Amino acid sequence: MDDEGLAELFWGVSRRLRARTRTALEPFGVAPAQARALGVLLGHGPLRLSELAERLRIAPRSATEVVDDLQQRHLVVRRPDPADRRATLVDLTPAGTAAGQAIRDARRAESARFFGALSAADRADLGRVLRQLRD
Amino acid sequence: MDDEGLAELFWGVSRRLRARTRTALEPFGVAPAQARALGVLLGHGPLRLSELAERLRIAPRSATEVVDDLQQRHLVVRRPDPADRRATLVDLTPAGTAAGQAIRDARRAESARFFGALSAADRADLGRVLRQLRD
DNA sequence: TTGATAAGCTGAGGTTACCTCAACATGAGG
DNA sequence: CCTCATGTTGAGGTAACCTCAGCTTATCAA
Repeated sequence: MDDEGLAELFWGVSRRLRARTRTALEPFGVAPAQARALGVLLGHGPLRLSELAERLRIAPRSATEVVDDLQQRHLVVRRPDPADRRATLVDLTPAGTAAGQAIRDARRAESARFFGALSAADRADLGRVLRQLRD
Repeated sequence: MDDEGLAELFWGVSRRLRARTRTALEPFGVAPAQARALGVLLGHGPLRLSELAERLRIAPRSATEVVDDLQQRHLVVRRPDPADRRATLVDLTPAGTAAGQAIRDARRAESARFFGALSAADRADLGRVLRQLRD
């Protein structure tokens, strides 16, 4: 019966981490979904809208909106996919690349601060256990 | 630099746990917010709407909606607080109590299944580390 | 080479779970 | 008993998703 306690504990930590992440991203003026999209594009280069949607685990129609927003902020551009003119490729602008990197760095710093409260051994334990739960 | 890995790992596990919880609650036909409200009422007895809102960490106006919904399903009743007739007390009906208990049990079972994949030692490690992160 | 069928994107409109603000009823203190 | 505070709710808004239908472009079979 301690197991429900684990779930609750987990959600408690989750709330804290989410709050931290939110405030870490606030200065960049992009919504969380947009930040994730920038991260994906940073990691994989230009992507079709549908592929981007898949990686973000959202419907293609929703990716359209995320990209609309990023495009309005001049962080990405749309261009037709030369390989299939039905598709549009989404690519980072220089500003988008810079923003993506800054966001990634901020996220890392925030994560380091958060988990840095633990001892190295505790971090190792946490990683080991979480990996088991993920698979 | 492994710390960002920890955050990502954490979110991955979080996704899995959330999905599990969702399907565990599905048979009861109540939204997550409503299930939480039932849990709070089960734990604390009749509550003013504003207190319920506080415990759910939502705005009082939003609690009104949650309660509206639960009332429509005959799981709670509203009655005026005898101590202050501006306030309304929200209380579980017998059906609401039963639903709340069933949901609590389902949640426990799901949590046990989820964390039961770990060894007892790993569960202990996880609990210890999560407690540190929560505080 | 020409339909028929499929794939990719987006407009229209819906849903969920929140929010703020202002109005209304009741209570409490001077 | 008047004023100010408190508890709830109506009206209306927002963010981040969704589905469905329609358009354009591709692919394939005959």
